Amino acid sequence: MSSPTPKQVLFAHFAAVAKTIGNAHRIDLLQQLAQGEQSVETLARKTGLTVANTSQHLQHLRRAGLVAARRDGTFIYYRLADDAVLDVLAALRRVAERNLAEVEQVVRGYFDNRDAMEPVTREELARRLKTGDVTILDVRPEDEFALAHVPGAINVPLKELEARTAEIDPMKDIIAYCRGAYCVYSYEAVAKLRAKGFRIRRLEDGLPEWKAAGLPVESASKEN
Amino acid sequence: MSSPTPKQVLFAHFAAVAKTIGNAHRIDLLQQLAQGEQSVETLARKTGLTVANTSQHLQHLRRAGLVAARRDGTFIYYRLADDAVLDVLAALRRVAERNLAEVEQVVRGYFDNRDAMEPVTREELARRLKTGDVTILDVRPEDEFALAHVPGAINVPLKELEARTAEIDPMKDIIAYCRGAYCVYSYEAVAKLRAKGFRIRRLEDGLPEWKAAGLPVESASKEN
DNA sequence: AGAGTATTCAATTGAATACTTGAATAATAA
DNA sequence: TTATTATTCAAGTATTCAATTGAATACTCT
Repeated sequence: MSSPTPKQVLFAHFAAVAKTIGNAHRIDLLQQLAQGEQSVETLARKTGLTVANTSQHLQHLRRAGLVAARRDGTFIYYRLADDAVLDVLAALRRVAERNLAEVEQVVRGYFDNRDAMEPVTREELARRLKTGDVTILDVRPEDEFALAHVPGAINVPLKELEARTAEIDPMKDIIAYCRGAYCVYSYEAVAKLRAKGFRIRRLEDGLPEWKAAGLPVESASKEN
Repeated sequence: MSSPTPKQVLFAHFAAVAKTIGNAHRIDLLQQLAQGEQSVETLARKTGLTVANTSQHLQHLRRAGLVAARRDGTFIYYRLADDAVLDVLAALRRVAERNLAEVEQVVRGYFDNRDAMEPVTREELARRLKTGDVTILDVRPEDEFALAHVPGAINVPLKELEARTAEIDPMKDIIAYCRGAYCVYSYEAVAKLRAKGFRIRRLEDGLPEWKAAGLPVESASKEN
């Protein structure tokens, strides 16, 4: 048996990367990291995995070149190694949505029927950012808001929405966003606030897609 | 344990699709199918797998929604279910090339150093197609040429190049192309013909990328 | 109906993967 | 130096995956 050709070597590497993504927990971890870098402990809590298991999955992702890490004291923070990782996930989602009946069904049943919620395009939001005539509501957890958010957004995590509606100007239109596709937070925020008479819609996707489009973001530590 | 959320169900499906791609043989099959639909027997021969094994991998790909099949007499022809499958492969390649040292090394050592071969962009080739001042040389096997090719291309499979150089006008510039990234045929064609004094360069990628860019193709059975 | 061809299926075997658990490691604070 | 916290590693177990082999299936031709 001859030695493998360059093509075979490369396909084996690509297969290894794909196989690494071929685990729902690791996809969840990558989607969490799309919001910004986070520690192992934080990632474990958000995904519901044990710390040991989270760590093992992160090693796997790191060996595959999908994430990178830095140590800060006893904490180790992981981040996406390359924003192009999100392109892989988006491409996978697109193929699955178009070609797997079960996926289409779940998406239609849970997400699309809620699009009586009239998703707002990124372009439209970018335009309204300039005119300042809209409240931008980020319903993600505070730590993710701190990492990065749409400039001028206010942060009311979904869990606190009922308790904090007084903070939201009822005279202005509202656009809510969260982590991205399949994050139910913005759907639920729209439902809750519409029930109280607010004029609210949701952004078509999430913060990572906004950033990938080159649109401006702010974070708690610096402006850009 | 509660029932899975829609997000969890969707991530499980995406993971299953990624896992299906996480095998070098199945990646090879998908790249072969990027050239057009082919029978199990043909795919087995091109990938060096047994027919039974090829068939099993194709079932896996079909269940994942990545390929589709049609029967013609005793032959079953497989094709890509969705051109977006190639987007997944391209995104995987991009991430691997940028983030895995081993991949970068193989690419640099085998492919990029040959880019003293001055790859031609698709746009440039499209322009020169119109002026008709260039020979377009398709060095893929004849059956793939028959499935689809750049209009006006001549087909001299790499294996037959030595024997058929008389068919190539030495007074015209030549642009060679093959299956796509990591297909060595066009690299080798450039090397062989340059050694004989021909003015030849290679297209930056392959026929699938040309098609995906919306550029015209012909096939043996019909024009479009 | 029977033979031939192409393809798929099912069982087996060995390899690979994922989770859990407990131990080990690295950094910090006292 | 010792204790604490965060994280990783290694071993064991259960599950899944891939290739092989032989049988079964589907279609065509005579």
